[in-house]
Amino acid sequence: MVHTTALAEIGALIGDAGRANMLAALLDGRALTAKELADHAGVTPQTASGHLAKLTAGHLVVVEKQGRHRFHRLASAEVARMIETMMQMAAHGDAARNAKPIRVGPRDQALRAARTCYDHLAGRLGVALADAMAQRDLIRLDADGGLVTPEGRQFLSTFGLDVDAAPRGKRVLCRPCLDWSERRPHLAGVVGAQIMQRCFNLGWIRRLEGTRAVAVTPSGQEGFRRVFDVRPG
Amino acid sequence: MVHTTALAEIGALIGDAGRANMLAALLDGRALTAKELADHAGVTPQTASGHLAKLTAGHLVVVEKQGRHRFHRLASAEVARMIETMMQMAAHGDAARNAKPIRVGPRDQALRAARTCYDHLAGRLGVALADAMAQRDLIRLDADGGLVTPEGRQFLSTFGLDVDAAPRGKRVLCRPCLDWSERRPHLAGVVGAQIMQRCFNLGWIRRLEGTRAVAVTPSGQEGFRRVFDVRPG
DNA sequence: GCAATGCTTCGGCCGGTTCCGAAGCATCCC
DNA sequence: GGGATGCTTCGGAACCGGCCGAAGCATTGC
Repeated sequence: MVHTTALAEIGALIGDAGRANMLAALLDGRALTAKELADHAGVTPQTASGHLAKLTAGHLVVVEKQGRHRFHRLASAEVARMIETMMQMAAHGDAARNAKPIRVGPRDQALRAARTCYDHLAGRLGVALADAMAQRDLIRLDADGGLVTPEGRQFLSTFGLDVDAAPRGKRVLCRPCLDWSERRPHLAGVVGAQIMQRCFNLGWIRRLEGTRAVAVTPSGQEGFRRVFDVRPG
Repeated sequence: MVHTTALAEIGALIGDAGRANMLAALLDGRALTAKELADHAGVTPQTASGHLAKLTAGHLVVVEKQGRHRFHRLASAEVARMIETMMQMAAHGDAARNAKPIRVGPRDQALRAARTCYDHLAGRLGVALADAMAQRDLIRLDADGGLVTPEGRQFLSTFGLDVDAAPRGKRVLCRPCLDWSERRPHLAGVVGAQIMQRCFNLGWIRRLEGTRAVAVTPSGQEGFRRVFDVRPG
């Protein structure tokens, strides 16, 4: 039974607090340096170096040298999805474990409002967008499958996106991604990625330094309301 | 940051060879006793007891007492999916790690041919069924989303299944589940579960003692060919 | 060349986890 | 009741894995 030991290896890789923090930090798709990841994990660079070597050997992370820096990123979207899946499990487990509401800090508040999830939008904003689009039958999302309706293609086209023209590779066009803070699905897949990119380009949202949280700009407030009938915040 | 530590906890839970073996053994949805799981993990009962206590505390496993036995099963289909996802990662990692083909034993051969995956069929048989149904446009599967076409409902109806009448709860009707041996999707969700159940009822397949592998009976050979145009084996 | 920066490797310490033998409950069977 | 059987708890031994200080390599900048 060669496979089961492999399962334990993957688990052990993620089952360390330091490495888990690093992976979570990489979840938005950016590439970070070893030092940055060391800070995220709360360990010294030499410890982080060891962790990153293991993550790389386990093919969860890939490195890219650039001068004297080494940028680390998740090896694939599949890895990101696996980690998101595990975080959902963790959230469910928490919910069952302690019935009392989870204490949240101000930093969590921003994350809960709107954040990136690898390459698409999550948090209340992401869920609201998915809800609004489903409401108008632009997309249909089931617990873990999704599609874009003809009306949806039309809509996205006027929004400036051509879902069929985009390079897809092996990626799925449209799929739900369960939100660990909202516990409801938001929009992922090629469409989810395109929408987020477009929102950045339009200046509707911008990244908050040092976190995966994003802020909605004034023009975003107006745009989300006008185009998606969504009132962020 | 309460969530990231939770991620590490889940990982650590799976990151022990003994516990990983237990979880893999439970992957077909059956409930097993502590002793059986101890054998699977290759440890003594008292060690297994400790592991199972942790898995239960982590809400990956639930127990059910029945006389002097305690039956353990995966806590939910979500847990099963998470573990399958991780095994896929492990398989991909393996593939990249050593280019040489993986050595397989005779036991693996049976598993690769046809096996249960929690509550649906996997292995070459599962993939072949999914392929055949997609070919005739009875279902449509994308990398991680799926649906049953009207023709599919008709087809399943003549096969003795009413997908809409079945109790669904929050489960998705139809979704792909990437096969770790074939590296191609097979059919999961309510439809996948119904089809497997029907095949058992028709006597087309039967469980092989002590494994998740299933054997195709002679009538199954005939049935799969006639109904699905699939030639197992 | 020299110093500074980013990262890795080495070595030893330390804490947590796993493991099993022995003993203790609980349940079933006769 | 008495004796299996199934499982858990307790205790201590062994082991692994993370962690950091010190030192070493690579790259950049002056």
